[in-house]
Amino acid sequence: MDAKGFEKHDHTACIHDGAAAAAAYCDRHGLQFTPQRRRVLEILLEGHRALGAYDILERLRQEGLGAQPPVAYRALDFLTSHGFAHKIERLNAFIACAHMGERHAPAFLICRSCSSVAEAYADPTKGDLGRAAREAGFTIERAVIEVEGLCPNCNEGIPA
Amino acid sequence: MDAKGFEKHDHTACIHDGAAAAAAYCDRHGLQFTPQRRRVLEILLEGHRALGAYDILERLRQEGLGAQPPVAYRALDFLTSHGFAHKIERLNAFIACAHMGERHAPAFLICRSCSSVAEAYADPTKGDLGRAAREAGFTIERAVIEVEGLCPNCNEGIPA
DNA sequence: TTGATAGTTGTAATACTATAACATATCAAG
DNA sequence: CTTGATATGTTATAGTATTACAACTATCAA
Repeated sequence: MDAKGFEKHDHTACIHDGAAAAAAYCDRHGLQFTPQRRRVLEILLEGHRALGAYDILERLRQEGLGAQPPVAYRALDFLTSHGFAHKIERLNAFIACAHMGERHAPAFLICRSCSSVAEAYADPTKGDLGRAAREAGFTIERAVIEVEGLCPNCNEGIPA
Repeated sequence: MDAKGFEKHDHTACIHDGAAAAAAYCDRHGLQFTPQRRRVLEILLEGHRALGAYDILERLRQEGLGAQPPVAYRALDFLTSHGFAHKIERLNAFIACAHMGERHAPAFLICRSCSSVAEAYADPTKGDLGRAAREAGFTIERAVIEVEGLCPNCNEGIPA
């Protein structure tokens, strides 16, 4: 398992590829990847970090794509419900999916110092948590897994 | 590991014991377990489920213990920062700790049908997530682990 | 082509969640 | 008793999210 998000990379490609992957998925599944939705995804991909709904709305407003909160929330609902973006509950913020198209149970590593966020996988039905759920008779359908701490860049010089 | 929260139990005792444990801890550590703080903890213990800050504030208001949001939020800050209560990020709500006094990394099982919440343990530094964090050079300090699904009571008749 | 239907967008209003700021009061230690 | 830290009272405001309804657009069957 890798945790995308902290390394340097070709960011232009990652914006383009992310939007293209979402477009292709929508095409295959008869979903409407409208300009508004595309633009919100691009803004998230550009930002490459967690953005609040109102940060996004501000961008849309500047670009003449909508000025009221529902505009941002609707696009975000669409993106999150189809796995193109995720909500970070701890931050009340949204981030583009780093594993577009792959079926996954995302987990997030949030740096408390620089606010960068990396996305990893973590199957909640495994490990202690999965066992506790089974023992309790609880059926897991969805998981919010968000760890906070220091990312490698903010960690430097601090020995483990 | 058990997941307290879904079973029937002696609820009066659990209110009393919870408050007593918190009182004893405060005593030992020179913390002020004021009437307001005690009452908020009792309300959480009574409710035995996740309550919004404004639900709690409403109760306090009825009892003449304060009417403005900071009253509730301050008490909740105190309770959560000392581990007497936890915030459920997914619900923007608070719940009394089910393992008062024990050092623990809480995880929550949230029923989407009846909204009951059980508390379990889950060490975030173990398993796939811990490994991903180590590989990425990320230092975990705190974890939000909240799974949603169906509790045993709402699960009945639905085979796994 | 037309009409029915579902899905999307525009907009105003409002609800819900949380904190800042500052005055006052109370507690604990010397 | 005084000083410093902690807790409370209160007003105002900031930040996050949804409801409701009208208007528009895409899709598809007749």
